[in-house]
Amino acid sequence: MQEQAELYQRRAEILKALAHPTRLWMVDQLAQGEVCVCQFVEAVGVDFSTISKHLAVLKRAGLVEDERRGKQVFYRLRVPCVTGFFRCVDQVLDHPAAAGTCAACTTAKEDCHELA
Amino acid sequence: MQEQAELYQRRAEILKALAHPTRLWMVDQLAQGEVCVCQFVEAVGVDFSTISKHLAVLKRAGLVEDERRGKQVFYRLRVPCVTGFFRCVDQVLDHPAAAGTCAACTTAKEDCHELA
DNA sequence: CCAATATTTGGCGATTTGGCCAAATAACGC
DNA sequence: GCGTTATTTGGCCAAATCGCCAAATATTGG
Repeated sequence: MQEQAELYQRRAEILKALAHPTRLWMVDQLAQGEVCVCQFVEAVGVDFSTISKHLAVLKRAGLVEDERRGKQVFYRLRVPCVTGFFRCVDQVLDHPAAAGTCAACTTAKEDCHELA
Repeated sequence: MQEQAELYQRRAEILKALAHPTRLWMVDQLAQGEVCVCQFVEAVGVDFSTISKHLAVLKRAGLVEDERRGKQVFYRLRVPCVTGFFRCVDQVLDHPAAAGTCAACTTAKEDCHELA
């Protein structure tokens, strides 16, 4: 894993940016088109400075880009595919806790061996 | 957003579980089939107790399930679609920092209005 | 039962995150 | 320039996260 550590580090950085209820909700809103910061502020029950910081996190991760137009700043998604995350995440939520034994698997008799 | 807060909370929980380099790497390994804890331990340069806790996080999020066979415990993905996350995440990484103005957008002249 | 292997759990310090407040910055209209 | 609106930034504190160590638990084989 060591030689790929940086890659997974950067990937994790992106997921970390998404891993917050408010930010996730904002990304969902942005999936339908750009949104002004002030619109977010009105819809969410947190301080506007908090919203701004959340958007900064998304921007820093490369998920969104911003553009100032007049007094307002608009944000939009940089990569549309993030929308697809919801589908899979919800699948995890819906998936029943399937217990059960792997049919093709036998009990290990030897000691642990390395991962390829 | 308030009425959907719980949904986004649970979704974020799942993404948070993925949002760590080591855990992300482990999920990637699990995409190719079940893996024993001891195999992870040998491949990653952290304490085995740390590995165990990372796996517990993934399990708690519903992403993986475990099964003990003899002395060893094997983990496997519960939902295959998480593999698709990598494709999109990497797209975010590769996407150039496209600056530029939204063509169809004009400067706002009114004050901020609410989000639908 | 005892020793060895495999894994989980509890606890501890160090770092990061999240949210609020206050202050700074930006753009606009008068 | 001044006041207003919109947004970002810095500081602060509470809470969560990460990784190590030590100890507990589980399983197997003498």
